[in-house]
Amino acid sequence: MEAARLTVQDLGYGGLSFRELAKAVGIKSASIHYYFPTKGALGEAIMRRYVEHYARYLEGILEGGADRATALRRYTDVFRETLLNGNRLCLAGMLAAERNELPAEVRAEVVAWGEMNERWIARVLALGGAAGAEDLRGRARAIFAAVSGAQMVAHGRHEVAVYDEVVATYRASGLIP
Amino acid sequence: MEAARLTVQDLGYGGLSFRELAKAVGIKSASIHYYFPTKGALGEAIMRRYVEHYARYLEGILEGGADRATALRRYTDVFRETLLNGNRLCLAGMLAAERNELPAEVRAEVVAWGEMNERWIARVLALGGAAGAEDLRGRARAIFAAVSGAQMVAHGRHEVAVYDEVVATYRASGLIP
DNA sequence: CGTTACCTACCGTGCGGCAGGTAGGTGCCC
DNA sequence: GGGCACCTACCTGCCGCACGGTAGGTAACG
Repeated sequence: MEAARLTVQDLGYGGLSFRELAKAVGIKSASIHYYFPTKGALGEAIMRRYVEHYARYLEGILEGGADRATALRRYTDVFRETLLNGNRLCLAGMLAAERNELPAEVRAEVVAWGEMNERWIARVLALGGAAGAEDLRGRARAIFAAVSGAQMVAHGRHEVAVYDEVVATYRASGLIP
Repeated sequence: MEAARLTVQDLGYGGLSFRELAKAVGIKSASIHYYFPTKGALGEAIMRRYVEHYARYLEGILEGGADRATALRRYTDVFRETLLNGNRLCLAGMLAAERNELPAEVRAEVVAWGEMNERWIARVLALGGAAGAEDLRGRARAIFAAVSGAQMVAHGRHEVAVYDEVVATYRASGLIP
């Protein structure tokens, strides 16, 4: 699962093959079909695992009692780390681009990723205190989209510095508190 | 070229094949190799054409005497139209995601797209008047990344409304003037 | 006669997926 | 406790297909 995830983040869903994955983990491709009958099932499992992993990780940040600014800093650092790790894109970001050639079950998980992120960011924004009845969910969605875009642009240039610069500008402009 | 561009925006560089493209335009795949010896050469040509087309289009907006807000509105509308046209992604956005499996010549064109966009946005921001010595280029890059991200997130969900909402939030937060 | 713009026919590679085999373990009945 | 059924976790070997790319041919045109 770990090898498959890294491959998809590197080469996309289309770049993931049973044969190459089998080679990477030292078995034969037919053995992977034993656990995941189709590529769609494999993709769904990879994506679900990813969403659950980060749901736990983000939950941990809040349980650790981080304040709003700190939590959001840790959030943007997650995307930064992914870039540092072999110029990889967020798994869901990669799959979002490939959406039109994805099996339906994988698409659904991509949407679930976005919703999980938005829910979490909205909760973090609410930590800000007496800001009143703003549209937290809409703001959360905008932050999610902006950070995803920053990662993609930096990925396209293969320069983490671009990501850092763009995210800093988001903060300076007030988009990210 | 037009058919190839639409295919890449729909299915990505990996989803573009000589055979399918030939079928779409009513010739044989070997005839495409006559004009573009390799897939990399074809990809480069598609991308270059795309950058030049939009460079002219954006130039036209400024020559038409649009003010800052209007020009940026037209800019975000371009990305919106692409989504409306078969839930397609900006050509360069799609290729940016696939970067790690792209031939070098295509990568270079993706970078050129980003730079062209940033230059244009920076010029538009300068129209704002007496804002002083802000870092226009950095701000332009952030706007470019944010709009690209909005398009990708909306693409992943197949809902233009998501794009509209996110871009509106960018404006409300002050990221986009 | 040379060039242009195509064509047919093929090559090797890699893909997702399937059929069927097998070594080793587990559990249960006589 | 010996035999047998069954399961798990792999395997070999193949299928049909699509891919990028090449060799060489041809009809029309200047």
